[in-house]
Amino acid sequence: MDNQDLLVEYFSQYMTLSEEEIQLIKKEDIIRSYKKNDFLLKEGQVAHCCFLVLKGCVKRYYLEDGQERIMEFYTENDPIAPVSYTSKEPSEYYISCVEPCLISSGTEEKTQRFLQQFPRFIPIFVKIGDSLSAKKQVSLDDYKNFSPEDRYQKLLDTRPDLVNRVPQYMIASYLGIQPESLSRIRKRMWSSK
Amino acid sequence: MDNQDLLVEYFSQYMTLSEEEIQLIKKEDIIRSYKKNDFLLKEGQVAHCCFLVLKGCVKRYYLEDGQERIMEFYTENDPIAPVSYTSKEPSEYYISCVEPCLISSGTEEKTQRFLQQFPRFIPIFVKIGDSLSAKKQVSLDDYKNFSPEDRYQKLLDTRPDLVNRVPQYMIASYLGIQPESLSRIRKRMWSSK
DNA sequence: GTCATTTCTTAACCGAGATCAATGAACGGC
DNA sequence: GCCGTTCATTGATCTCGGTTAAGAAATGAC
Repeated sequence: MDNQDLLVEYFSQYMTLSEEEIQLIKKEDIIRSYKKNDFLLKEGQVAHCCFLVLKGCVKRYYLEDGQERIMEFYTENDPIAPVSYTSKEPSEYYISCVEPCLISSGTEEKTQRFLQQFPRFIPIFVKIGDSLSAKKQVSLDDYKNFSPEDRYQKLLDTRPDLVNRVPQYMIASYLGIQPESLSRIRKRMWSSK
Repeated sequence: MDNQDLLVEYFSQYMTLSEEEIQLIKKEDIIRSYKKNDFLLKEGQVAHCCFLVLKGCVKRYYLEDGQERIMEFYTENDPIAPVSYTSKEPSEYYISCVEPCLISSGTEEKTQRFLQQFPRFIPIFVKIGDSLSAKKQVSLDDYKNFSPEDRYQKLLDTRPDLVNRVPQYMIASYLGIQPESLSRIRKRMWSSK
């Protein structure tokens, strides 16, 4: 399977594509492959792209006196619209690859041009926008009301894949605790099972 | 000073009003007075009003097995646009008065009518919208990175008025801790000063 | 004023996460 | 395969907030 097929697959989730459209998407050729630890965006930069993770895993984080504070993970078929992309302000956070990735990126102009040419795709892009706002990010209320152990259990329930592909210390950062604590939590949960 | 003057004062922050406009606002008569503990909105209701606190203090909270979890306080000149107002979904939280209040409320239709008649006020309403989105609400990042003590100190710095007019146990709820803990924190901060 | 209710403080105890330090396991480069 | 680095676990100790319970202080009704 060719990289471009992943993008075709992504669109096929939302609509049935004609052979012509498939060829069209393949021709667009807007997929790049990234190595582990490559950056999509750095602090201080203004994002000029939106992204779609086709394969791999990406983290969004910022630095607090040298320490990574992970805010979100993105995996297969997750769209990424950096705040900096809409605000045009320098980004406050980094976005980088946790694994080798295949990622499709789109500038505003390119997307506009594409949609004008092929309006049949507009509803999809609207849907993507919707799924972005109905994001899976932990809310402040959740964070206030649940203990780190609860939050880890929730993560196991809702995104079991993450725990198996992402280093534990990153999961800990995402949960807002120290790696040692996560290790103990896991031990505790295991022995009380 | 008459209640209606408060609304005139509010608009005067943003623009200079003609005598005619002042009379106009006074005539609108959309200010209600509320007693302590009166509700502006209850869980399950659909909000049909936006609010503007002219005097007093209002809290937004939800119940977690009978316990109040305060999410936000609104005081003089704070606009309140309940999520339920825009989404037209039943509200997930309560809004009620911590003190006796004077509050101006507006329905969508009334506001539209008013703005059509007096387009000079449109920029103000846009500004209010802006100030709503650039809200002072605690973010998840802040919550993750700061201890309850830090958060209390921050509150003292940014909204010293609140601490002096709102019962301590509500401040504690807002900070996400128990009243006893806040009491200890205050003691600790005092003795290390 | 008195009395009841609400609010705040204090104390004792507990448990969970932070921190520091050491060891073990897994991974990547060569 | 070997070696070094990265990552995960474990133990000891500490801090802080939660919990329970009691009492003090402030507030409000009458």
